[in-house]
Amino acid sequence: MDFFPLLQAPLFRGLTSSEIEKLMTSVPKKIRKFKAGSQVALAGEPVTSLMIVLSGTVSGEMVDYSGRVIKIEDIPSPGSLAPAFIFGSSNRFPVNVIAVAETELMVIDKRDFLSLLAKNEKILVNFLNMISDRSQFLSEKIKFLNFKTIKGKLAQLILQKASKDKDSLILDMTQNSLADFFGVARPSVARALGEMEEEGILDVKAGRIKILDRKRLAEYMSH
Amino acid sequence: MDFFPLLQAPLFRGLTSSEIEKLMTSVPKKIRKFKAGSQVALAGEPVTSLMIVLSGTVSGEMVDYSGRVIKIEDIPSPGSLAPAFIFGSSNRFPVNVIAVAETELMVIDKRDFLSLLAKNEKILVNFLNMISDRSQFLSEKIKFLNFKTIKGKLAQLILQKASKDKDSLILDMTQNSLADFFGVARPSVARALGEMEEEGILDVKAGRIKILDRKRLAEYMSH
DNA sequence: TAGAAATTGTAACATTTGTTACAATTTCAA
DNA sequence: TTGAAATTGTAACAAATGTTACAATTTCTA
Repeated sequence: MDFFPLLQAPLFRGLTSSEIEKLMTSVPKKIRKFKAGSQVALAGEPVTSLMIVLSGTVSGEMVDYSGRVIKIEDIPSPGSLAPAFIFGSSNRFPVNVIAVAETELMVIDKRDFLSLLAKNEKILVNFLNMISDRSQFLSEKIKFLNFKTIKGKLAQLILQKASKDKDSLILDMTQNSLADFFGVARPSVARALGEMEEEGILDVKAGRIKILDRKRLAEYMSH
Repeated sequence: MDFFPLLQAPLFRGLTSSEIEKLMTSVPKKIRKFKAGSQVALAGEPVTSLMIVLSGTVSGEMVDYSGRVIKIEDIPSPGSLAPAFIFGSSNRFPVNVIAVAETELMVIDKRDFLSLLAKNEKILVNFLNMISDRSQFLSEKIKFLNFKTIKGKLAQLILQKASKDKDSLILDMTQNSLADFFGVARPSVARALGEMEEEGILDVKAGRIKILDRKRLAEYMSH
């Protein structure tokens, strides 16, 4: 089989392709294929193995009781599905997982995976890094949800993206996906953006956002 | 030294005291003592070691943008400090850590800890379980924050607690801590409880809650 | 037990967000 | 290029929550 996608996978960082090949041929594993739109896993279903996205993309989504879908995150190749749920006391998928494109997954049983971790320290460190990063991501997410107002969430998102570049940035999300991401209604996002533009804080043009008043934008995160 | 507190520590679950003693005498470690009220770690400071609370209690606190201090959680003996931040790409304390009482910490350097993990599979699994549990806790928290209405959050909390017992339960939290937990204003909690009582769904008396209409209570989680 | 402190109940009004609906604009594909 | 589909802008009104203030009640403590 082709181990090339694994070279890019976080779990195998720092390993050469021959090392990977040697390790992987000795580990029992399966390949599973999914068509775009098909269900990969249901929330609540047991997680009994490590799954690595070899090609394609899956998406983790939550459904609240009113049927609204809240997208939690996309996992493109070569990421892993729910690595933080293989161990721990619950061992169940926290979200529904959908293939958003034609997708190939490599599946390694938990027991086999454990012996792989014990066998190779690089892989062990990589895995510890992965699930630790996961916690760190969730902590960020919570910080995010705790911003009460939509303008606060927008300010947080915009300042986070802008700090890397300059005062101009591109939000490559539609208002709809923004609304899903925040867990709010779409027209409310439009209104918030419109108002911040009126207030002279932002300049929004065709998905490109320009920060006009950084100070007042940051203030929206405080109250 | 006295290894007794470690017997109770999640990291050493399933090990006998003689196994622990044997392992620990071969691992470089330090004991650090803190007086009540003293700073154990600053938010943003690098996490370079595993720290286990042998005695006493530490508390994680966050400072928001307006300077207000928000207590995140207490870690009593025999818990660990920020185990999910030893590895991962950030490696920095997410919160300020304060000793709330006279406290003793056992400190094991990251490198030494890693060799301990590689040496003993039980400890490895325990640690994987610990940081995975952390992720799972955070996921729960997120699910919770996603309930939009206060009545929905209340319904979720009450039904979660009640399912174990009967239709009667005790919320051992004041309205104030409930409000903090939900991230809402205190009078809003009082109003929501009052309204649900008026609607004949709950009976609230001195902290003891009785569910009168389970069906309509559950409906509040849906919309 | 008496007074202080904390908790709870309640009200009026302001603010934010949701809901629904529709028009304007942009993007995409035949 | 043109029509369909998706995205965005906007408005009116409803619902939920916040804010502030104060009284009533309960719990703690000297």
